[in-house]
Amino acid sequence: MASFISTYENKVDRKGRVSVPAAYRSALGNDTYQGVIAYPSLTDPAIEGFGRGTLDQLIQRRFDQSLDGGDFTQTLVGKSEDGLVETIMALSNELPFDGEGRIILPARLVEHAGITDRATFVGRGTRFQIWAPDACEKHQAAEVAALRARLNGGAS
Amino acid sequence: MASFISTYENKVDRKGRVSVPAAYRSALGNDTYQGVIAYPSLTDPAIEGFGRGTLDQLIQRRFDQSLDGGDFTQTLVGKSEDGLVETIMALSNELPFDGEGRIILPARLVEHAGITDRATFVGRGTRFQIWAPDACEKHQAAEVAALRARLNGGAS
DNA sequence: TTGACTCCCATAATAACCCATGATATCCCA
DNA sequence: TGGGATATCATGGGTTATTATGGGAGTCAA
Repeated sequence: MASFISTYENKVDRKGRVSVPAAYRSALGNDTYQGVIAYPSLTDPAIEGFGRGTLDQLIQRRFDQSLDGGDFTQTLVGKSEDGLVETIMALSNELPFDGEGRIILPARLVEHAGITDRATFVGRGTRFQIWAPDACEKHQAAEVAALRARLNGGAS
Repeated sequence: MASFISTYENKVDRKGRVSVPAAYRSALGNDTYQGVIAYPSLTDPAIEGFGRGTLDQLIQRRFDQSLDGGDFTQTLVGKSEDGLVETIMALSNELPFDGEGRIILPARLVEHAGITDRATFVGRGTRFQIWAPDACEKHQAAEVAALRARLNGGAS
């Protein structure tokens, strides 16, 4: 199972290319296809990304229908919804690596995330996100503050 | 399961490397991956650390959704919370050992803990912490004093 | 041609790898 | 039980490999 952790901020050059962090690339190493799958997050101003292998699992699970797809839905947006998988398929892009491990972010995704000349890769375990750096920092700070408050106030 | 005990103070060299105590390394010996996972503590000015195996279990558990992740949340912060895992993923770093069992502490973690040229490793059972030596001493003294007060005032 | 994209090469910074050293701690054998 | 021989450990530094990044040349289609 590919696992994405840590946070990296990389530059988007004038051709629209961004280096995918080496750690993420090696996490994808098992997949035959060299590249990533990306679609606009339904809950955040960010791009969601994962490996081809995960997508295949998702499609297969959906096709089977014999098992409840709840855990995969969970993997994608953290919520369980109907019709979600089809929508994701429609919104998804296949982004191949160039020789140096870079991808080109499609205009639609860039706009959705508000990315200009820098992009922040955020590991989420089984998948990762790509944010505009300033938006990412704010969001992460809020997340941490919420957790900290709960940890301090919760159980005492 | 790896178990970390005792306290060690090691030097941070000019390249930012620190030796992970040999006792901790052998505690991690079971894991195929030679290195540690680290993230900034949400409650202390310190770095939290544990083995790759623990992280994989965490990711797998979350992906499965089959069991309540309470005990793993417990592993990470000592309390149970939701939404915690994804945030931890973003904050975590994979720190591989060099040939001599050292790791490089990322700037973000060093700053959070206020570490300069020395680092104190503190065993916490299933995980460990890395502190700036002076901050660690104060914190530990306070911890001991609080416990002592509670034990004296409470039962006797 | 023009524009968008792929492939290839260059480079500076960084991290990984390799070997060396002094200080402890451990072992072994009389 | 002593005490020298031997491992292990923390630490330092030099060399090589990898990474992120930049740009040019070739390709394909409109």
